[in-house]
Amino acid sequence: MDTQDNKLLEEDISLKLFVVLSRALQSIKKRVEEDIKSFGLNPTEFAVLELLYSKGAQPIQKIGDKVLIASSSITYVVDKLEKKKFLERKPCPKDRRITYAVMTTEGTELMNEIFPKHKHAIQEICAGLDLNEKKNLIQQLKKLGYYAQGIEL
Amino acid sequence: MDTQDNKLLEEDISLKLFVVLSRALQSIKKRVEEDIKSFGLNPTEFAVLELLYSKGAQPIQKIGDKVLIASSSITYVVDKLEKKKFLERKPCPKDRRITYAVMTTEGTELMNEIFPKHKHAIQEICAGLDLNEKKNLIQQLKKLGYYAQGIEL
DNA sequence: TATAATTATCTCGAATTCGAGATAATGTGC
DNA sequence: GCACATTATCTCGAATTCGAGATAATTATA
Repeated sequence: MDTQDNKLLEEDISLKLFVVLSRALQSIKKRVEEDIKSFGLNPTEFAVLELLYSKGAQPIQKIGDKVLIASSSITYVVDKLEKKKFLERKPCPKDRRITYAVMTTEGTELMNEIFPKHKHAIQEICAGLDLNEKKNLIQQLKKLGYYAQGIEL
Repeated sequence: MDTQDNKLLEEDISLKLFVVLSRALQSIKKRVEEDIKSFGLNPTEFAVLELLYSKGAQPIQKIGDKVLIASSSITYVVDKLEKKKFLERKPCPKDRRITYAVMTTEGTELMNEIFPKHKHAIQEICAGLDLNEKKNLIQQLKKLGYYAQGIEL
């Protein structure tokens, strides 16, 4: 049956897509994480600093929403960054359940130094595609990702 | 300076690509892992079983190469799968350093049952793109991934 | 207002992964 | 055949993440 065969074939292609996607990201991540590690941070710590750097102070809970980690993990990461003096906890005066994570001067100085390097490293890692190919890839990945999340475009 | 500006722009696009790629895979993985968890396995366990299922018995060390995990982690995963009776360790008679991981009948039966379901689940998760879009995406991701790994095409 | 539901953060223990190093077997160069 | 490097597996402890549940504050409801 032709329709059957096509369905089976398409399942194989989808599986392949999943595998290739996983491996491509793994290769990139490996190099990005080496880069981040050279700054003395792990990927989650970097992601939290990046968020505060670009969006300003955030309630701890919001950090988890954006960086996509569990609340218990945020506590752990924020603890570590606080010990390293890159951020501070500041209670919200209006809502005493809320604690803000606020970058310190040291944190901002660190990001001023490493964020451009980080962007440049990613640029070099992704240089296998030209600008238009990247733009197209972004479009297709968004379509794929939104659909997987259950959001139709 | 125009060249400068373009470089900065392209760095932003590359960063965006990295973010979109990470998020797309995260959305897909989340659903794939739910699927796998419903079979009572975690992603690494499933990957090991999938390897043995498609490629037959493997020296434990080879498993780590293919599934891309550290040797100490393989020991851990193989221990767990052995306890669950999905595979056995068999010493190699020719080289006494080597231990093979061999699927048991239970393991094969499990994979006979769940692997088609798994493929079908991925097919549904990836249905945001049509067949040609998937094929193109695979090509582009391979190019990106190989380059990131330092392999020119 | 008292009660219940929700929200934000944290604590705790378990699962998973890693890296460094131990152990044992094999291969290599002299 | 012996010393040395290499290879395969495992042990151990540390790092990271999660989920369940505790605590406390706020909001909604009767």
